[in-house]
Amino acid sequence: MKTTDTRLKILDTAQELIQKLGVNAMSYADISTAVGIRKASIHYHFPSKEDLLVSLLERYTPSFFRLVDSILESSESAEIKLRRYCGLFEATLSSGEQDKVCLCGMIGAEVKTLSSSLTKQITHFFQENEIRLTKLLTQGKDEGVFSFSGETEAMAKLIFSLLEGELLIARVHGDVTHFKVVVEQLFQLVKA
Amino acid sequence: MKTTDTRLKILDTAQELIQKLGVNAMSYADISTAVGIRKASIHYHFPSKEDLLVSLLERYTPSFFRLVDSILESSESAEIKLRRYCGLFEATLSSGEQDKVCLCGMIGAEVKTLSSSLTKQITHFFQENEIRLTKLLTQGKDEGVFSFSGETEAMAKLIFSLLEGELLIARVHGDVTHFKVVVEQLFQLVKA
DNA sequence: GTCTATATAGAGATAGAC
DNA sequence: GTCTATCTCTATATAGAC
Repeated sequence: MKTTDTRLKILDTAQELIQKLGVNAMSYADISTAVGIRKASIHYHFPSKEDLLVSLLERYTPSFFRLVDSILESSESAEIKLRRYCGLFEATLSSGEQDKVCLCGMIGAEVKTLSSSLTKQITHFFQENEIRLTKLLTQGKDEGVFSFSGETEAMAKLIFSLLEGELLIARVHGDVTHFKVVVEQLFQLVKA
Repeated sequence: MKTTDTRLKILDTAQELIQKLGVNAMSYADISTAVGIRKASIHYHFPSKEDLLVSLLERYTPSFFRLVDSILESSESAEIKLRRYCGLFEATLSSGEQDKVCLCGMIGAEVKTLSSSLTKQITHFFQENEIRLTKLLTQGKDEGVFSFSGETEAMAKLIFSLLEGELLIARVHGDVTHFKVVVEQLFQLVKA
């Protein structure tokens, strides 16, 4: 098997395990079993767990923003764009076997057990989401489809925190509907 | 030292460690060092980690709702009450040495590594918060100080998810202001 | 109720053969 | 690039003395 294939499988498996269980509950042994490779081989690709986490975020962040930007650059209304943006989060809950949260949300919860360079990567992910949400809300206001009081930047922060929070909460409830209800309520608040 | 004193110290220490680091990063060794007692002595009080977590939630939930209910039962306006409710969450970020999140939010993130009885306790905490927020919002609407479209129950869910999400996010940013900005934006959205 | 001592399992990580 | 073997450390947990 080619290196890149194994490397990819390791990254995919690690990401799924972290999104489900958390950083500190995920182990090289878990990955080893799932990928069908020995622990030592994982260390060949990612000498330390920190290396693995860094690589995970280095592909997750741009990959997530490729999806977000393709939504933003589409020719749809701001409302549809916001719906699709929220859908990216909902998908981690309900796609496939489900029960996952945002990778950065989970790592964010355990941030105090990690290095400062990882903290920077998570911070960056959060900030970039706020920037894009601000852009989206501004477009909606300009179009006349969104209307709300307060600063647009503050509203962007509020929406992002609500999405990250809902992933955690809806998953505990084992109820994707809980997530959908909150997203619908969000639209009640922003719709002109 | 009396049993109850040691037991209390263990619970207090475990709670602080979990709110900072998470369930799976907290160990009996950590508690042992902080309390000044041997690991085996902790097992006398809490045979298993599961026992410790259950006891933690058994005192956290009623203790939190005593605070919430004293706010709800006060004679203040719904707006002040909601501010004080949000303040309970903000306090975990900025009181004392700070950098903690909601105990149930943290355990909720790691819920897939825990027993179903713990999941039930977390679910209960979430639901009871939604119930109280619904009551608070209803009072505000009746008073004429709150006004928003959509269902009151959905709004309560939205507010709770935003608060749990903000605890995580503001802590990663190392910035309590981020939390405050979102809470102010929330008031922009609900104020009549 | 707290201690020492220990059991058992799992973690992350490395050396060196193939 | 993957393996076996092993190291070191830490985890949860128990037995039994004091």
